[in-house]
Amino acid sequence: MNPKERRAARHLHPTPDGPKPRRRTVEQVVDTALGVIAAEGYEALTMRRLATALDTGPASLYNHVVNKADLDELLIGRLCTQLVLPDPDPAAWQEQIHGVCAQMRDQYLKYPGISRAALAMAPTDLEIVRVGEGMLAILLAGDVTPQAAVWAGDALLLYVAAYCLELSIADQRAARNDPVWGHDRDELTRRFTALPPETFPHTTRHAAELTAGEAHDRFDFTITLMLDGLAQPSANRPSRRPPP
Amino acid sequence: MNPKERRAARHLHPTPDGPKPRRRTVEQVVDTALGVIAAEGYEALTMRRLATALDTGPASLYNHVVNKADLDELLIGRLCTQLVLPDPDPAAWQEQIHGVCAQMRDQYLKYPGISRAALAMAPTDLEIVRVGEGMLAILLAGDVTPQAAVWAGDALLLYVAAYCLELSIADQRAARNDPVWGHDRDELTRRFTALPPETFPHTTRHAAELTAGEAHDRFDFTITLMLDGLAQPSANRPSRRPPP
DNA sequence: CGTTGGATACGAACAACGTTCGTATCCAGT
DNA sequence: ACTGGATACGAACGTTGTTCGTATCCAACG
Repeated sequence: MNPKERRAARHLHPTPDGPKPRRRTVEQVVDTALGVIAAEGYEALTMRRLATALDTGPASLYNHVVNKADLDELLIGRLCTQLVLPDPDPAAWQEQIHGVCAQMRDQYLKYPGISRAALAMAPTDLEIVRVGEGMLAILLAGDVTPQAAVWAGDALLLYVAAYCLELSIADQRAARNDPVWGHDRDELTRRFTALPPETFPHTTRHAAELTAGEAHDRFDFTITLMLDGLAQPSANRPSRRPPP
Repeated sequence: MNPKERRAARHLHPTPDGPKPRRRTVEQVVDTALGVIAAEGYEALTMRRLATALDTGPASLYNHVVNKADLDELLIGRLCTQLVLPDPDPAAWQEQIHGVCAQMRDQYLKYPGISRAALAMAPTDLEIVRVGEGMLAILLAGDVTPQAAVWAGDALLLYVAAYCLELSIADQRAARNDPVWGHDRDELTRRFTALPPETFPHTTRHAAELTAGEAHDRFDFTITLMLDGLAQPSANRPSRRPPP
């Protein structure tokens, strides 16, 4: 079977859980690919690097994967498989959404830089649709308007991917000790306070806040921001059903 | 003067508006680079393509630019220069923020795919700091807590870039008429409704909403979502000062 | 006005990337 | 045991970003 046929099938109907393929193949490839990413980052995942990790040449990979873009799709699909989507609880829909986003974030950060691939991905891969379906279910259970639910789900996933991409890039630069970008917080704060205060008054004054935030405080803030916005219906386009 | 020195200077102090350089150089390069992007997309901007657009070889570019990453930085910097940052009006801070984000979005979309470069950029380039300063000023004028203001500004810019990247990629795929990804709305809706309803009940039921939205309805929705969240202070970490 | 020295320009080449082609190898079914 | 279609892979192609050595320019000095 062609890898192209495999790929087209992944976008049309769920894999029917048939008998195992004759020789272990595609899942092995994405397994070792994820291993390479976890160890050396997404930028290190080249076809050649993956091939040598499998003790073979680059050409052999194209028997299992139609493209590098296809490989990326498989990787993100595998990531989405790991997410556990809770049964919607109308009383805790905001916490549930927050939890799903945090899971997604942890998966992204486990494989540094992979969110770059997620941002360039088609939204029709079935595993991605599955997590979209899960978030949609939770939001609808929270009595959010269908239109607002799908738009908010999209915005949340988009933000999670962008946040993780930014974080991965910063970490990667810190690892390289690139001198131009301040890599630790004190250095960054110093850089901001050293700016000319007449042209950047607020930036210099609030340099502390700019570099503040332990762990994922910034992440939690933004997710809560969006969920708060959802809970408070805008007048023009109601995003939340009025109580009966 | 080395291009490396030029680059380091751009991150430390504003350019002192000195006399014009002896031979027209860096600005010409970024000008033609932006022209190439506007005409053929960011993916088409290779060092060689840019060199031929300047009637020279690839090596010559490295007299003005230290890197391709450096070129990206200059391009985003130029984009940020085009933004007009309004004087903060406490009565209209939400509209002002919305306007700045819309300007940023239009700039990104004018040069398709360039938001990819923006997402991979250091936040210390001076022109980027300038727009951050502008947004910070507006948010602070809206009586938003400093911590919430800087975090919200970051989240907004991050979302704008991610939104434009997604949109540019979708347009580019539509231009190529790639058969796997449904490129017009009807085709996409058909794809969603064709999914098995037992595993994707909400996705199939709300396929219309998933593909709905003229122009930047989705964009406006998300920005408003965040601004609404800002206006409604969360109890634990107040994002907006209580009225005196 | 002629010369010189440091900055600028560029042809040629290198390493690394994704990808393709032709052929060799495997293995199930007759 | 044999055969045919699927799988594997060495070698190569076209592009990409980048560097090196040298040629060229141009302002300032003698």
